[in-house]
Amino acid sequence: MITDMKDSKDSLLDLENFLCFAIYSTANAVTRAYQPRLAALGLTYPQYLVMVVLWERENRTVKAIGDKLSLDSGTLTPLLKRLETAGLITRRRDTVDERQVLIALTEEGRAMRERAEAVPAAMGQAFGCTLEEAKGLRAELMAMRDNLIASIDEAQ
Amino acid sequence: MITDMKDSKDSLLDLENFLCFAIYSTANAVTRAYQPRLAALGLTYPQYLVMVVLWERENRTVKAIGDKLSLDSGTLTPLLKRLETAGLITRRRDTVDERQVLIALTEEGRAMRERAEAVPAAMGQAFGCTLEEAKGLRAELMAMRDNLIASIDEAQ
DNA sequence: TGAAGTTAGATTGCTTGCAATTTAATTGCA
DNA sequence: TGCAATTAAATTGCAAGCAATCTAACTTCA
Repeated sequence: MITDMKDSKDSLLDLENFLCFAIYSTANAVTRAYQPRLAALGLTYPQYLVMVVLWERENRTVKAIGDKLSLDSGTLTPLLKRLETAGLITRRRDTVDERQVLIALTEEGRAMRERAEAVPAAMGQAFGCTLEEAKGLRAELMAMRDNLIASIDEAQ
Repeated sequence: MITDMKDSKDSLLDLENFLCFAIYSTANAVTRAYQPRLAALGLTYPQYLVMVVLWERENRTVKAIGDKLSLDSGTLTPLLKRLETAGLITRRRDTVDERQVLIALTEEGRAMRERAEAVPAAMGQAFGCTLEEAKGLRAELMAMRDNLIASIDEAQ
């Protein structure tokens, strides 16, 4: 059958076969899709994730936020400064261990939580999958993420 | 049972439940994991994707590359200029339709393909899943990506 | 104790990614 | 034909991401 010819295109360098591209491109699409709703709160997507982490538990160090989100200080420091400028968080040196900087929410930052709860609810259907599918996919991706990070760490 | 308590943490704003975060964070991990092998070729991850598209078919317009990768000229123009500076591609105005810019491979760019074939092979096991799982996940993600893009387009 | 090693965060420099705008070329249609 | 709408790239400005490096503070342990 002619349709079997497709398999001959099964090259190692075929974008159509790239799991990495599917992840990359879906991530870009996620950011673009969230943008309008987050812009209404004055947040970017990564800023939103930082706020979610802080709504879970306040008074975290930069390091603790970075561990949660797999981001380093090179990314977080300027992002946190922008959230501070926006009046959503405060940054202060830990008096006990002065290497650390503690991030806390302002009243305004705390108050934003309620409005933010509407975001995942509203985005849910944009993904176009059931809650069960989402859960399964989430678990598979997180396992893969951990594998990738482990492979980076192995290589020192 | 105590373990059932976990369900009470099933908040809408719990990072652990975020499919979007799993996608975001896995994409970051993918880029970091590919980095050492691509650096050996002198490429970044997005540059590698552009090269893959060109190895499939040469002489594409910037628009065609952007359609394949879901990237716009704001991202691609400077990236392509860097690939040109690196001696891997050429950029020339289409004489028939002078709005378009045609991207072709140089001999050097064409020659890189062979070395690049080793990359997906080497990365395969870093993902830590079978080829079957990868295929399934890829398909699910691409479907989700298309849904997200459609939801963006719907909103104009 | 005190020197070496480690850790937290900030900084620098570079490359995405994208919204918004601009320029130039082409198309469509009155 | 000829003017309005559309299209392709480029440009501008900003916010990530991250490698590499730096500084200051803490730990370790000889």
